[in-house]
Amino acid sequence: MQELNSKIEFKINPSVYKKDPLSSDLGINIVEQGIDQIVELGFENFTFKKLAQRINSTEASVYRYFESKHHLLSYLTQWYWNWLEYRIVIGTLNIPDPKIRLENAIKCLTEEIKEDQNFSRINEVKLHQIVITESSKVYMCKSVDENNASGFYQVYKSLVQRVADIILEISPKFKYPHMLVSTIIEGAHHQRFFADHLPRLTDQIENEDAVTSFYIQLANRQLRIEK
Amino acid sequence: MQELNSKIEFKINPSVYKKDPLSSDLGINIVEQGIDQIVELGFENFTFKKLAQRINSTEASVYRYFESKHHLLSYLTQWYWNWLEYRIVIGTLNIPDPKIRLENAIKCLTEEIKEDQNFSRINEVKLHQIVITESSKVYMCKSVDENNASGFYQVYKSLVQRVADIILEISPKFKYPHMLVSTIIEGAHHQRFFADHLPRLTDQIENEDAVTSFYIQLANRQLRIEK
DNA sequence: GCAAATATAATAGTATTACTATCGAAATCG
DNA sequence: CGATTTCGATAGTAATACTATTATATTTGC
Repeated sequence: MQELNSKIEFKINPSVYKKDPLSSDLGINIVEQGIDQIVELGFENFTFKKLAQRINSTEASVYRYFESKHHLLSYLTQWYWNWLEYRIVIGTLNIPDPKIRLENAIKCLTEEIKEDQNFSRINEVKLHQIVITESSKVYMCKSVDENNASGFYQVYKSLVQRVADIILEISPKFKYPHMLVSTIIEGAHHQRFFADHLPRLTDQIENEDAVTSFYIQLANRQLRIEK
Repeated sequence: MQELNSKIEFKINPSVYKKDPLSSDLGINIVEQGIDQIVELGFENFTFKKLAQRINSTEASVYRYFESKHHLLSYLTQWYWNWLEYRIVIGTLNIPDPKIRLENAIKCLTEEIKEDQNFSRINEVKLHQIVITESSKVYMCKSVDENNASGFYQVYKSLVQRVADIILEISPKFKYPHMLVSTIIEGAHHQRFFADHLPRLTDQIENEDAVTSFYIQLANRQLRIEK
């Protein structure tokens, strides 16, 4: 398994980067330390100058890999979506019952990330934190349409489509499969954020991962799956 | 009605502004033209300098009203939440059946805003656009906790609580009333945005307001209300 | 109706951000 | 071993996000 994992490299849309960060130590450093620093400072306060200082390099060198911090954030978000889709594929393989496949997929979409999956050099726990707080800034911006044309959101779309397909397998007549999936994905991010910062906007239940169980119940009741 | 409306002024938490913008023509201009310009440029590209130029004033004068553009956005968002709550109160008055009250509330939370309600000098259609695209930036930021302590999100919380109370009236044992409400509010924003920019992440249906009908159905099925 | 208080325009200035350009040394690749 | 790529170093620009000061209007209080 270790071996299998180490061979995996996600295809990130080349238009997010100027130079493939996985092609050099510096690039890997930019991504790795970038994640750490975005978590520490928040995306608004994060700059390439600060990152360059942290990795003992120069601003100009960082700019050789990414056009802007927005592009770096897009890169990270795409990595995350790829990773999610990969986990969903793995988690639904060889399971004949689509209801169980859906439940597993929703778990992937909503569950808290556990420490150190040793999957790659990317720290998935921190990346998940970034995605929760910052990922909507990747599309809620003036450049959406342009970025969309460049393919920035392809992985996200394919992820949504994949889960929507499971829903349609269960309920072919369900009218809103994509809405349901994107509501769950974005909703889970919001609920995790609210739990940490604005608890009155969510519900926390002891000894339960309320976010995951809420969205599983939500999907089941939408599709009238009784438990 | 005209008369009644013109008397209404929402209480905005004073810590969002340095000087009450409703206390002067300049302040009103800042808010009104600010809305227009944020819609035109997007929040990231919007600056106080540009706003000052548009209203033939100076950057320094704008700063006398708001500490930063983030504060202006918070002000606008609070205004929107107040307005939403007001509409929900009106829309649920004197209706004994909580199921109908909930449906009306969800309509307020999710429906597209119609042209020119003539409610105030604020352009609600444009404000709604801003809220859809930018409002999450008001809390998805490093200063959440500080802003929360200052009361920036009180109206949002009371709005969520108000609708959650209707839910609990219908289903007192329902475990996730706040999650359901905030999922609907945030979800509706996302779905409207996706419909405009990333349609594969949502579902659009001819001659139907898919967003509203999806979330009404969602709530009903969550609470096992049959139609 | 005038003094006092307040509001604003005008100007100036700072630190930081978000980049771009150039150059030479070092590493690597063929 | 020579060519190319990579990177660090330095420099510079335009814009952003503010703060401070002063002089002139305007309002208000008496």
